[in-house]
Amino acid sequence: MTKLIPSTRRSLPIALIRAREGVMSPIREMLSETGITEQQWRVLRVLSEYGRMDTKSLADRSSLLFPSLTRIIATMRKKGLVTQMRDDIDRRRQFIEITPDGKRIIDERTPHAAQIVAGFKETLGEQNYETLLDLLAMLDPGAHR
Amino acid sequence: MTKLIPSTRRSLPIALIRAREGVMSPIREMLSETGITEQQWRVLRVLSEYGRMDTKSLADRSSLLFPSLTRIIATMRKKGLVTQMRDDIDRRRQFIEITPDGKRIIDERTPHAAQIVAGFKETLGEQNYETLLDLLAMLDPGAHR
DNA sequence: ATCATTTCCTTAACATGTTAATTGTTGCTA
DNA sequence: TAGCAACAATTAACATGTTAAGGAAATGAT
Repeated sequence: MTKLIPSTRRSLPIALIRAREGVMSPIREMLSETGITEQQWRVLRVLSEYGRMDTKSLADRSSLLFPSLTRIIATMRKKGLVTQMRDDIDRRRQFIEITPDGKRIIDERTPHAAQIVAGFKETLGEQNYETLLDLLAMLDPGAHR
Repeated sequence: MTKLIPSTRRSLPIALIRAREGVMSPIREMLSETGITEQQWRVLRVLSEYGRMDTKSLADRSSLLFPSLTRIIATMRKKGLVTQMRDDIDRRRQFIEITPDGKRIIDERTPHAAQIVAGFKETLGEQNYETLLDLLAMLDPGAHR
């Protein structure tokens, strides 16, 4: 018997898009007050958590492609949220660092963000929430890094 | 005690992005042979499954925003994948229908797509796969429609 | 019938996603 | 050391995501 593609009502890619939309909607709403985008928020989060780092690590940890990151960094530099400096030894490389202004956005909005996340945890239940993260990790080819 | 935002390593939004990337990567690779995008594939899937429909239903079912859909439909019309016609009664509305050329793409690639999906089902296990879809649906505010 | 409102769709403007081509550096090696 | 492969980052080109504004047609109230 031929194996049919699942109905769009039960499609994994579409389910992932919709879940992401459901999760990001309140976060985007929160971020609109700060004037930064969801991707810029991710960059700030990573830099805040790990400190100064090279672009490659930043791209990996914030799940952004290089061309996107190039533009985002340029925007964020203009806004004074990050600084950029070349590596003196290997001048192809550069390092990105969060500024006090950038850190301030993270610090001010983290409580609200945490509250939103807590809401989803409550919606799903603690156990389901952890299960979901585990299952999602299984779909990420780079999860075991 | 202050509730801290989770590490970016255990962030739900980032996990959703990465899982989506993991799932879409082989699908995009498959689609590159057809010259259509992932979103255009979704539109064709929906039209193929449900037949001719108005733009609003199409947007809902393919999880696309109206401005995106407007552009995508224009592109797909130029490619001869869909046709567009106004509603004679309510002339604000229009209906979109898949063409034989569009249908051919779906028919030719569905076996490959099904194979990719089956791979993920196998990776997760049938039970986990269903659990994942259920959990993702819980994060979709429009899931109970 | 008229006007404000609502609905459907399109445009506009900006940011990001995606792939491919390009530039500038470093390293290797013949 | 000249030349080439490999690497880091950028740029280009096109498509989509997202929010806001605009235009055309239908609806409802007066």
